[in-house]
Amino acid sequence: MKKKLIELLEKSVNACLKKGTLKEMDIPFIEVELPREGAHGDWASNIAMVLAKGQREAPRKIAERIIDNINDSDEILDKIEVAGPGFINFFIKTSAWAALLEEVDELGDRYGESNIGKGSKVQVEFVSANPTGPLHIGHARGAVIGDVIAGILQASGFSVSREYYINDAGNQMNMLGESVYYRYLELMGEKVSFPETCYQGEYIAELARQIHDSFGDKFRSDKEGAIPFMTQYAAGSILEGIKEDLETLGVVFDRYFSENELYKNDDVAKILQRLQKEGFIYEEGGTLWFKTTDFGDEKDRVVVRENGEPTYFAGDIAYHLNKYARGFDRVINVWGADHHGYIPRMQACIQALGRKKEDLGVVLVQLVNLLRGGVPVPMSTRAGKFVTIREVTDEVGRDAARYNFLMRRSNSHLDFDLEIAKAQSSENPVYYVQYAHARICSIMRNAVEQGYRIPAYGDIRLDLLTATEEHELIKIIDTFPEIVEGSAQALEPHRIPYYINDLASVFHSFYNKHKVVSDNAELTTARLFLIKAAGIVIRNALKLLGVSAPERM
RNA sequence: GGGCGAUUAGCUCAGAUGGAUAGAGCGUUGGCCUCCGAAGCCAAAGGCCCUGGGUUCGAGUCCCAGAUCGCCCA
Repeated sequence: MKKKLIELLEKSVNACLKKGTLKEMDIPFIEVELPREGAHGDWASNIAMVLAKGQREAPRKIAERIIDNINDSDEILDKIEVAGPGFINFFIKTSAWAALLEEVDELGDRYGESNIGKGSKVQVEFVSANPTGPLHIGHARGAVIGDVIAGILQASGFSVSREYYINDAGNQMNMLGESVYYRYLELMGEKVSFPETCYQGEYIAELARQIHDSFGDKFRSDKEGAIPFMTQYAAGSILEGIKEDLETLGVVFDRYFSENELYKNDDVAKILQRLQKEGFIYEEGGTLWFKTTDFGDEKDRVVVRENGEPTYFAGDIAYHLNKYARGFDRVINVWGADHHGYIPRMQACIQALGRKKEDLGVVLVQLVNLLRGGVPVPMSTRAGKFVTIREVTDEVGRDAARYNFLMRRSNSHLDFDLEIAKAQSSENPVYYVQYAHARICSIMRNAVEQGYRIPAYGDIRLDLLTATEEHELIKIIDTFPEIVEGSAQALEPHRIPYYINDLASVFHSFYNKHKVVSDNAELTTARLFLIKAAGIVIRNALKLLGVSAPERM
């Protein structure tokens, strides 16, 4: 509906320009929005006020002229008026609203999809935690946000790939192998002083036990041979665990990309040579520097250390080159907010590779404060004491976990209270929307029992839906596709939970005011059609979030 | 010391590209099941949108300065 109104306004403004009743100027983006006050119409536009400055004329006069030139050929408008300082208020005919419901029913589970992506290839890279230990609660938020961003982009017509980058080439992997080795020695009764820099978690000892069970004391006196083996064993095993945990959360990747591959193929060395030849890399004091300052970074960055060892950043350069080489038009990285300092250098990097700044999108995810009944749950990664994804999912369930992670803007801190997340009560927002869906299903079951058929689009007296609450419900159902589009463009998944919450609220109000199933058969059919559409939208929206829409609860 | 983000109701937070009387959930107070699911609804109370300047018809939103908190970098 919004798009139709914008189109009407555009045509009218163009007509005015042609007639000369408006002066030639750049026409700004025309905005139409839902006014808070019902008296201000169903939709309103401020276009006359925006034009006023350039036209050097009173907004109300401009608005009058725009209205005079509107050609409502589809007859969707009941009334248009100029109000306040120069708003144009639209009042929509009931018949036009009802037509929107038919669209929802016709599209079914595809309602809300769009093609703003036009099939362009996007990669969303997220989680990407080193396989040195199980994922904890902080990773879970990034996992869900990345997954849902990918899903929203898919629904918006992008061709999306979900990828997990495994930083398995650095020193911390050796440290992992060493950690397991020391625990292994301990198993055989050797007294070792376990270094503080090693990984402390209980899972390390468990891995050592597994190795001891399978291989006995084979590695006891062969530290040289043991560490590479144990590194690989541990990383493989931990990664398997990570995959399982992500799956319980409903997160599945298209690809796990190993940093090691980049070194095996010499990609890192090759790209560094290329950039050096192109003048982006210079040597100073035995180390190689990337001139990221050329692209606005605050200082240049080291890519190869004095000892010849490439930095993480070097690997990241090669990795991003690799991404674009695979044909992705745009690459989106979901990072912990503590990585925000990396953004300028990565943007510099992709520009040196010949891409535009916009081809890299970064979504920062802030910390999660884990609480239990309002009290912070103590955590320390160093001591290996933390709450894992698995523990959280097992305790509160996938739906509640995902919904709670998605409810806040990703760039703001999140308090995650285990007690609230698992409470089956009104405190827990996920139940509010699921309840609305279950209620709709329940009403429809009830209607069927009383001999009604669930109506499909076509011959339904939708003109009977004239109550304010029905009006409001149709209106909010109608905005769903715009919400998804906006969410995709801004990479802001939290807009969806907010939307569903609003929709559920409008539905509940409608429910409490009006009886769906009554002895008026035509009205009952029309209302069944309305709540059916509402159910479709709740289901589609929850599906975007990876949250179930139960029929009973 | 430099940079990034935050600051909106008692609490947790929404308010994209500036618009009409600033919203939601929780909490508080008071109502609503003889009736399709009360995990719901309705009503009320609750605000210096951190402070001070600026931009303009119009600022929670944009600009500048400062305060407080969090993080990154040396």
